[in-house]
Amino acid sequence: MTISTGLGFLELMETPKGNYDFTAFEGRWQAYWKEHGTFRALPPTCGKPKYYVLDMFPYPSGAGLHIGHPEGYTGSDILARQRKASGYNVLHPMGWDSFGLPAEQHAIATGEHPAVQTRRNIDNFRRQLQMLGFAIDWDREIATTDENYFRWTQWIFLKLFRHGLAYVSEKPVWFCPALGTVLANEEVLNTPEGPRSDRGNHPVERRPIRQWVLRITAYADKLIEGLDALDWPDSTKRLQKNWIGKSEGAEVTFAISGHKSESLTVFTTRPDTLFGATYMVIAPEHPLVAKLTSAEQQEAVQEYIALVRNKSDLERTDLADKKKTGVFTGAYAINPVNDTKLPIWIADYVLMSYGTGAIMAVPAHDERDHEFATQFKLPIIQVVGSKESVDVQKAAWTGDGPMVNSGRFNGKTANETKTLITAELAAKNQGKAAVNFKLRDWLFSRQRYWGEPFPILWISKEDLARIPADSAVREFLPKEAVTCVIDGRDVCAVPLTSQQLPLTLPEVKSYQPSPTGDSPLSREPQWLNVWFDLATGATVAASEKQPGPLWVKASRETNTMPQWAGSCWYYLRFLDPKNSKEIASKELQAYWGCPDFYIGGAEHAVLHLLYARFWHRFLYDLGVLPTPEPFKKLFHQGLILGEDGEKMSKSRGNVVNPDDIVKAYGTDALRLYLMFLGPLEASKPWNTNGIEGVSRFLRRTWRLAIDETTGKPAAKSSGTTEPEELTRELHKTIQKVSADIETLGFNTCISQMMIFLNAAEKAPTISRSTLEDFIRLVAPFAPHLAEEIWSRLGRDGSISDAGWPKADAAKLIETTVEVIFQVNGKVRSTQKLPKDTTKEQLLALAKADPAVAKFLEGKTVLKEIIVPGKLVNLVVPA
RNA sequence: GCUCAGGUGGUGGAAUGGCAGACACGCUAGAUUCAGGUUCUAGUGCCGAUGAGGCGUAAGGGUUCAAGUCCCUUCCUGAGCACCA
Repeated sequence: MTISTGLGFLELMETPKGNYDFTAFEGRWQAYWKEHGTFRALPPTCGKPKYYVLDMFPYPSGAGLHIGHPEGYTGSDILARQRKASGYNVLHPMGWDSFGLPAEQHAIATGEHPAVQTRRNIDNFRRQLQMLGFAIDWDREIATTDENYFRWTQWIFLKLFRHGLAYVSEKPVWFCPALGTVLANEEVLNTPEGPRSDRGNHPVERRPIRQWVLRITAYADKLIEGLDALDWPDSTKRLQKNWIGKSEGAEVTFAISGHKSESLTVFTTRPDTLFGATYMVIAPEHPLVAKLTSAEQQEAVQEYIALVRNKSDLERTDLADKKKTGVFTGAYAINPVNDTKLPIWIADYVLMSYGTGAIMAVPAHDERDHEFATQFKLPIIQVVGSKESVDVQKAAWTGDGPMVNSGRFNGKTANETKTLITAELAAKNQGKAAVNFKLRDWLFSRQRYWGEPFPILWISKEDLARIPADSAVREFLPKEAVTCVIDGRDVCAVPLTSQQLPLTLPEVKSYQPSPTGDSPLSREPQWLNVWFDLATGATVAASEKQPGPLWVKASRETNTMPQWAGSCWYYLRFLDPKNSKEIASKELQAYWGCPDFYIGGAEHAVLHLLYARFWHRFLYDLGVLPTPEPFKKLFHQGLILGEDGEKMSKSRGNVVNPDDIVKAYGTDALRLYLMFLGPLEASKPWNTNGIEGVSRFLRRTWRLAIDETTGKPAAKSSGTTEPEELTRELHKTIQKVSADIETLGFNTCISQMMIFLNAAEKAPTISRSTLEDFIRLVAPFAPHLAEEIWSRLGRDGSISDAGWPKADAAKLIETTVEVIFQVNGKVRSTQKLPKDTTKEQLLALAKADPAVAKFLEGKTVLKEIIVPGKLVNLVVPA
């Protein structure tokens, strides 16, 4: 299909073809929209209410658009077009999440600069999206790889750095040898084969590597609280909530028998069960392991720890093997509520990474502890009672009940006891109320080339102390220095200033990451080593002469940011994509705010959607943004599966290419078919046969409006009269389509339009106004067809500005209704009756109906249910 | 294992507790056409005979005048989490 820019618009209008020939006009209307800026968002001064519809922007892969892209984009496009027709100033932008691994891997393979390939892919994506006729404001196109974009990504990072939310850690992190980089917790999947990368499904392992980490845990509470007000799918909210994993309970400190100077602190959500604690468990990595282990247990403990360390990932996550393992340390803790001696065990079912890495075990009321206690024959003491009889020796009782075997707390509820015990412990300084989260800090650096470089340099501690009080470097300098050890030297992080942003990527000789886990940037000494001006933050190459006394030796951070960085805030940039002074002007922020509707896949539920909320909330707290949450309303489109019902993939050979469908059936048919396939949120298989149905609908709509022999408006639909029922059907259709667009029920919108079309074809005449209303309803779904018909009906301008029809309540009223007559709930007859037939009349009519009377013969009517306008149900003995 | 979402014709799917299967695809028959495609008409859940009627929304039970829809139990599918104390 061609975009016919060479032919003049009017020239084609003079020689119209009569039949529905999408190849003749789809490209032409796309060119028209581009030329007239039809879908350009207007400035706030336009006086219209705003509507901001956003799609999750794509990663421009070399493979081009996948059929799943047009699915979600068509959904948002229908919404955007309907809002525009309804008089809104619509912002429907598009951009590119263009940093990322595939471009870098391509660069490694071919030596071509990732930017070159990225540009080519973007051009291809843009071409494909334009071919699909989306109502996008292309003037606002952005790419996360643009310098003018990522300078603000770097700016936000520096803000986080300034406020102590970015730090460096050397703790073990997930490293993926195949990808040559570390991954965030959110990017690692637990599979039966062990932990894998969510990209590419490669094995990952724990390695201690120096990393930048963002303190997302500081926002754990805010990120949970913020969810309540959001109009998001419940499942996604739940996912985030579970991922953050807040639990409330208490920290309890146990003295250790024979170790005066040591104590063991545990986190528990059940301080009420403290009397039921019969042993303690610490994680194999717990720092007290060595100190607590008695001489007799030394060998056994060392053996166990070695065993755990050598356990493969496969064994550790083995689903079938749930057997608990562990070893006794030989030490005892003292229960602070009753001074009982509790043996301290080591077991790998306790994780060092959660809570304090130690637990008090209450086997009577915790399933895991019960399993362990049974295995190692440890005592089980019930402290929570129950109404029904339970045997805690057989299974843990996790329900509620009055306390038993708990001394002074007996008979009290578990909840009361929680509070009382916590208070008692606090008074003795042996405990306090505490909250724990599953959420870990966000691992934010990657050992890659194709990402945003960190605007950070490393200098010595002594040089850091020399930064003048009025130095520009203090713009982003945190109160507490971020330090680490690089190549055996203690160094401190200093930020660039906003004047020096963006910090761009240097050209490199090789894109290959080093096997030691260093980024390709670490091999570019010219870029890496510089003189840094403590007064201004300026840099010059280290090969130059030292420019002045305040210029110190510095080396750049060589990691880059993860792909999530750029996608964390792109929705803000669309408001003001060319602004060089700030992310977006206050005025535009006040007008546009955040997206009114956000559509994208559910696979980002705890990645992009959590990260973006964190950054947004942080910027809100700083006063940079006016709202606390970025996405008020979120919708996930479902997957389009292959014709075989399996996920589309090259290896399965079941991939459907949007280009092919457009060529064969046209853009409108593809759009309509994707929407007609089923509910937008459902995963559903593609079926190329099914496209015939919607293609037929388009051709029939065309023939309803246009005479195929002349190409002029059809005589049948050019008058002013039509049957009353058709008018009613039109208004029903307006009502149904308008309502279902609100819930994105596009499949039922299309069904209703088909119903109308069926009725219109049967009607002897259709008024021009009814036809025009119908075409306006069709327009958001099949915009090219609608524009073409609209112009052939002699209307000027784009139909997208032609208004949205309103359902007339008066025209919807039906004078007669079909009433069903039931006997014992079974339909025996129906009658067309005036809408206002009274209950008494309905009852009499029902009883008189021969089909009903047959079933009443010789029986007494026990009950009469009469719903006026709907049904009569007569109940007789069976 | 836990949590959630589902299970409706040959297929995709419709159904504020009120005629289950709308709307399509496919199929069958007929018309149009030299033919293919297109287009049009009729039919299409199952049993029964083409009738009366009966049965039917994973299975079983319950609530109700009335259940695909609400409640309970079980089975199956999909998604997420996975020793989170």
